[in-house]
Amino acid sequence: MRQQRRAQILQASKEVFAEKGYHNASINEIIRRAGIARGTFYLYFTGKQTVFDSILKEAVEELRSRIRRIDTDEGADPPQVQLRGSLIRVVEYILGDPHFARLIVSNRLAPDAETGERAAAFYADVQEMIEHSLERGIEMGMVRDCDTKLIASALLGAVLGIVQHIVIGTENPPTIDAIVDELIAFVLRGVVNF
Amino acid sequence: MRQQRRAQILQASKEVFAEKGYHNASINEIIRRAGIARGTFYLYFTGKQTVFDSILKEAVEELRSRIRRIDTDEGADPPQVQLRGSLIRVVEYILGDPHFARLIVSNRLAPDAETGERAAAFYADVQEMIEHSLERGIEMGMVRDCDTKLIASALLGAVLGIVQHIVIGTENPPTIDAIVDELIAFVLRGVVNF
Amino acid sequence: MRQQRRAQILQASKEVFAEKGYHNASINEIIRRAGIARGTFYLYFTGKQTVFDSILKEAVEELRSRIRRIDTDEGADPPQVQLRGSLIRVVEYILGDPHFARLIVSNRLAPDAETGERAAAFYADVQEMIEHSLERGIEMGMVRDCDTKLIASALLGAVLGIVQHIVIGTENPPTIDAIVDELIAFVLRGVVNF
Amino acid sequence: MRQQRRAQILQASKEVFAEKGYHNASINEIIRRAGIARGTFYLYFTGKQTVFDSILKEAVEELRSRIRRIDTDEGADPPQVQLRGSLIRVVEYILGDPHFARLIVSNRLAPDAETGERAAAFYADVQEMIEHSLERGIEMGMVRDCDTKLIASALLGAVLGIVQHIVIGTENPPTIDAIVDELIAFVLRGVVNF
DNA sequence: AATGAATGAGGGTTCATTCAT
DNA sequence: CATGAATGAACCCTCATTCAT
Repeated sequence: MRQQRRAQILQASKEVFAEKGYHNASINEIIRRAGIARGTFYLYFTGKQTVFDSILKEAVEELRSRIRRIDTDEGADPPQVQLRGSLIRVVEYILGDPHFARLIVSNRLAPDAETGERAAAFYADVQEMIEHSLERGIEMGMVRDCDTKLIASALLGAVLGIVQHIVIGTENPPTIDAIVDELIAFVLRGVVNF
Repeated sequence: MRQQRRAQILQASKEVFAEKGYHNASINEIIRRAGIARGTFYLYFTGKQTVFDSILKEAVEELRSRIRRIDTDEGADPPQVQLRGSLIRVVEYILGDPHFARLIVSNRLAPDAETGERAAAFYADVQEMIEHSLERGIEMGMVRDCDTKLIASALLGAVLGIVQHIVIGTENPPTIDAIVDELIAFVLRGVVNF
Repeated sequence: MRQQRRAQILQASKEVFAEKGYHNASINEIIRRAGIARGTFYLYFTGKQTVFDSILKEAVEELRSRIRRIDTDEGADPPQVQLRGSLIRVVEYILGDPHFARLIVSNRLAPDAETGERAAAFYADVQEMIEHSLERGIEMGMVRDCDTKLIASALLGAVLGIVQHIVIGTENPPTIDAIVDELIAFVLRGVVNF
Repeated sequence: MRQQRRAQILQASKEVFAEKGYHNASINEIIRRAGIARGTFYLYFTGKQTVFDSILKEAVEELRSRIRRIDTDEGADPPQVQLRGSLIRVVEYILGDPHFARLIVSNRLAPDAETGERAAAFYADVQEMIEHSLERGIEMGMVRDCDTKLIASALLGAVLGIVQHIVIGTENPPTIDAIVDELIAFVLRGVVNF
C-alpha cells in the first residue's frame, strides 16, 4: 500500500517535472495528476525538493545497475559488444521512460541552490561513471590518452544532446539500435572520414 | 542614449540570469544591479521573458559572425586550420563572457512555455549551424556519412558539456587552446586508440 | 485502564503545551510523546482544545484543595500562619510541576476564541478565590479596605510574575520558602520602608 | 506618504494582534482591515514577526519617555508625587490605547521562538526599568531591602494583572486616577490593615 | 523618459481532524 | 479499543507587472 502510493506520487511528479521543469512544476499540478489531496503529498515526501531528489536517486541506481564492467576474461564477449550492451540498456531505460528522458535534459544544472543539490549530484554521479570507464579504457589500451574529465563532460553532453533531440520529437525517430550505433560510432571514431 | 540604457539593462540581466538561472532571476535584482527604477525596466522590455530573448538573440548573431564558411579556394588555409579558427573564436566568445557561458548552460531548454520559446530557438539555431557544417563536410568528403541531425545534437551537447565543465569551476582550468584541441580531437577522432 | 490512558495523554499534552505554548503544540508531538496512534487521541479527547481544558480544570481543583479557609476558632493557628500554609502549598504545587508552571504563564489569556474559553475560566476561578480571601480579610479587619476586584487582579498578576521569573530560569533560584516570604512581605506590606 | 501607510498598517496590526493574539492573527485579517493588498504589507514589513516587533519597539520607547527619573533637588516635588506622575503617564498611555493594552496582556511570553524574541525583550526592558527604580528607591532609603529581581517581576505582574482586569471589560471601570491610587497603595503598602 | 507604490495571483507548506479498517 | 492514511482549509510569503504621478 505504502509503496504503491509513493510510486504513484513519484510517477505524477516525474511527469510534471518533465513537462514543466523543476521551477514551473507546482505541487498543485502534481497532486491533481496523482489524484490525491494536498496533505497526502507531504505524508510521503517532505517537499518539492525531496520528490525531485528521489526521482534522480532512483534513476542513478537504475542506471548504475544497467552498466556492466567490461569483462576481460577469455570466453567473454569482445569489449565492443559488451560496451554496446551497456549502452543499449542505458538508452533503453532513458528513452523507455519519456518522462524521465525529458526530465533529465530539462533540468540540467540550474545553478540555484534548490535544484542544484541533487541534480548536480546526479550528473556528477553519471559523469564519474563515464570517467571511470574512460580510465579503464585507457588502462586497457582501448582508449587514447586524453583529459578524462573534459572528455567525460563532452561525452555526457553528447548523450544528453541526443536524448534531447529524440525527446523534442523529431519526425522519423530512429530506433534505439540506430541511435546506439550512431552514438558508438561518434564516440569511438568521431565524425572524420578515413 | 536609448541604446545605452538598453545595453545597461541587458548587461545587468545577463549577470543575474547567469548567477541565478532564469526562474530565480528577479526583476528586483536586475533593476538593482542596473541602478534603475522598476518602471524604467518596462519601458525598454515588455517583461522578463523579453530580456531573456534579447540576450539569446544577440548571442546567436555574435556566434554566427564568428563561424566562417570553410573556404575551398586554393591558397586558402587547409580546412582543419579553418575549422580550428572558427572553433577558437566560438569558444573564446563563450568562455570570454563568463556570464553568458553560465547562462547558456544553466538555462538549457526548460521546456515550460516561458523560457522554452526563445531558448529552444537559440539552440535550434546553433544546431542548424552545426548541421550545415556537417553536411558541407560530407559533401567535401571530409566527414563520414551519418545522421547529421543526430550527430549535430551530440556535437552541440558535447560542446555544452565542456562549457559546463569549465564554468562549474574545475581546479586547473585548461587553456582555450587546450580545450579546443581536445574538442577537435574528440569530435574528429572520438576516443578510440588506433 | 481507560483512566490510565487518559492520564498518559494528559501528561504528554501538559509537557508539550508547556514547552511549545498552546498554538505551537501539535497533536503530532503529543501522540508521539504519549506513544499512541493519531486516532487514539481522539477517542479520549474531542480535540486539542479539550485536552487543554482538562489540564486547567484539574489544576483548578487541585489548587482549590490546597487553599484552606482561614479558621478563626480559638486554638487555631494565627491567621498569618494559616495564610502562609496555603501559599506554600500553592507555590509548591505550581513550581513542583515545572510543566504546569510553564504552562500557566505561557498561555495566559490568549483572547482568541480557542484558548480563551477555558483559560479565561481558569484565571477567573483563581481570581475569585483570591477575591473571596480578600473580602474575608476585610471582614476580619486584617485587610485594609480596597477595590477587591482590582487588587485581586494585581495579586494574581504578581504571583504569575514571580512564577514566570522562576520558570524562565534565573541563576540562583530562591527556595520556595524564600519565595513565599518575599511574596507575603510584598503582598502585605508593599515595598515601602517604614 | 510612506510614514502614513506604515502607521496605517501598524494600527491595523495592533488591532488584530490585540483581538486574536499573535498566533491567531493572520496577515489576511491585517491587510483586510488596513484596506491594502497582500503585497503592500510586505513592502513595509518583512513579515508578521516584524510588525509585531515594531509595535513593541515603539511602545518601549514611548513608555521610557513617560517615566521620569525621580528628582531629589530641593524645590522639586516630593518623590511620591513624582512617582505618581510617572505612573499616571504610563497607565494613561496603556489604557489610552485599548488595542495596545490588550496586546501586551495577551501576548505575554509565549515560549516559542517566534513571539519570544521581541516580546521577551519588551518585558525584559520594562522589568529592567522597574528594577532600576527599585534599586534607586533602596539607595534613597524609600524602599525596603528586597530581592529586587523577584519583586520587579511581581510588580510588573501586578500591573499587567490590573491592565488585564480593565481590558477584559469590567462593569463600572475605575478612572485612571482611581486605578493609579489603588496601584500605588498596593505597591507601597500591600494589603494589610494597620 | 522616469519613477516606485501598489497589486494579487500563485507558490509551498502545516496540521487539526476524520474514518475505514 | 486502536490504528494511521487521508484530507483540505488556512497559513505566510514572493514577485512579475501596472499605472498614477
